[in-house]
Amino acid sequence: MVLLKCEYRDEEEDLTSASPCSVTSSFRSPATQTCSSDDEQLLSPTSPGQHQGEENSPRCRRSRGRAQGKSGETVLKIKKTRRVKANNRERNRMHNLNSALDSLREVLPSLPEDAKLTKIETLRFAYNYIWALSETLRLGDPVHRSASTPAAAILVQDSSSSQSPSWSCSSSPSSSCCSFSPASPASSTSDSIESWQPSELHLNPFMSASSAFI
DNA sequence: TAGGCCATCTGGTCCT
DNA sequence: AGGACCAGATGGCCTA
Repeated sequence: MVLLKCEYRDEEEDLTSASPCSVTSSFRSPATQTCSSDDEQLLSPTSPGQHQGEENSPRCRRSRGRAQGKSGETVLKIKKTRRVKANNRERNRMHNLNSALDSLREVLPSLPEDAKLTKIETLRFAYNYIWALSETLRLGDPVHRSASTPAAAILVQDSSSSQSPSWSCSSSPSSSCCSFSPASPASSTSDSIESWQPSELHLNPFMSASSAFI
């Protein structure tokens, strides 16, 4: 569970603070320890590889126009204020994204508390979980209600299967093995698993991106 | 110690 | 003009 330890604060109170919020992480970016890139651009406009040929760009002209009549210190302060404000928004945006990922984790088949899925695992698992559920629905007629359901085919069937569908996963995501017990009649084992050919894409909920999505 | 994961900063681009 | 979104860079933490 990702805790949102850094709440959005307006930039005004952060102007003099190197670390704009009280994140428990000990992370300190170099940019917060020295002057920002904006500051460096202001001090040395021709930094290597960047901002070359910008003098005639509308953005640059606009900035220069805005700077007219203002001291370098004021311009610097304005730039820093905007940067801090943008950083706060970006941080908040990423926190919202993480909250959405947490919500997604909660509706996925439960895992042991100490086995939190990584971001990429969560997305891949959700993708395959949705796919498996839709396949289960699609083939939900009595003829196909058996151990040969796609969900059972793509995942290891739970040996202790009951009448109601259930999912379970091992403790380690890295070596995860999620199982699905379809709501199949105990006696309907006649359908062979060969009757359905799963796409290789869906064989493993934690399939690596290199092999599955690229 | 290397590699994976993550949070954060940053500048660019697009949109309203 | 300002905000949202994005991707690259950076450095910390954790684990095998």
